[in-house]
Amino acid sequence: MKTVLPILCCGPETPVLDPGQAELLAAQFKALADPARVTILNRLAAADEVCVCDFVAALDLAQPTVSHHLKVLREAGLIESSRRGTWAYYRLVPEAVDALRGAITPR
Amino acid sequence: MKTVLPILCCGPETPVLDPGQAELLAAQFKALADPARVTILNRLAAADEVCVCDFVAALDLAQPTVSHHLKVLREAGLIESSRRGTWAYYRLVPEAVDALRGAITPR
DNA sequence: ATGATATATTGAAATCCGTCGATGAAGACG
DNA sequence: CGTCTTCATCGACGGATTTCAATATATCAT
Repeated sequence: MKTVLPILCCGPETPVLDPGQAELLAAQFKALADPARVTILNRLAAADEVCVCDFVAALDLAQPTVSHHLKVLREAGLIESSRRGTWAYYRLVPEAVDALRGAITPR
Repeated sequence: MKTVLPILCCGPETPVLDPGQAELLAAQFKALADPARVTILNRLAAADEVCVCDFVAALDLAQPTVSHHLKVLREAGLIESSRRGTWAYYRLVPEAVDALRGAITPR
């Protein structure tokens, strides 16, 4: 509801993020909207690879809960896993994290 | 549940984000866990100041809904507002955004 | 095969979130 | 004052999220 009054509130139109991108970025930020998942991602930002058992030991949450959080981050495309023997190791997906950073960087 | 078997899954312990920080960061990421709020923040990252009426025009959401999203971002400390006459203008809080960026930056 | 260990999936309960209509508060203008 | 405009708050509905116990799957060891 933009007014037609002589006094205008806004300057010239600034470019808008397209809805698809906004939705994707929001989904990825939502994946970080939990202390456990922030801890996981932050830990992965400091080590190339971390095994699930390490997260379970560090997070004070039941193992299925940790598994759930890892799945949320994985489905958001922020982390990926590989299984070696009995253990599963997770690492960052750098391009995805870069995109996130870009969306909140002033320009 | 760390095992005592001869085969170890994890290397040496890596530093952990303290729970308080994790909770704060998660709250701030949660503030970005919505397409409308990503759009708002992204728009603020491109212009020094944006007036509420501009967001209402750009977001295709009812005005109370836009106001709600602005409140969420404001209470997370990511943006701040000042009122001039009839209109309210919002801008980024750069330090908060920097902190967010830092939490997901590999080191 | 049998048992033990690591991780994933399922299902269910409590809680939280996005949305909008209705309403309120505050300034601008005549 | 009275009205109009902008923005914020309230209340409610529908839907999504977090958590864990129970269970499943997969791999290793004996």
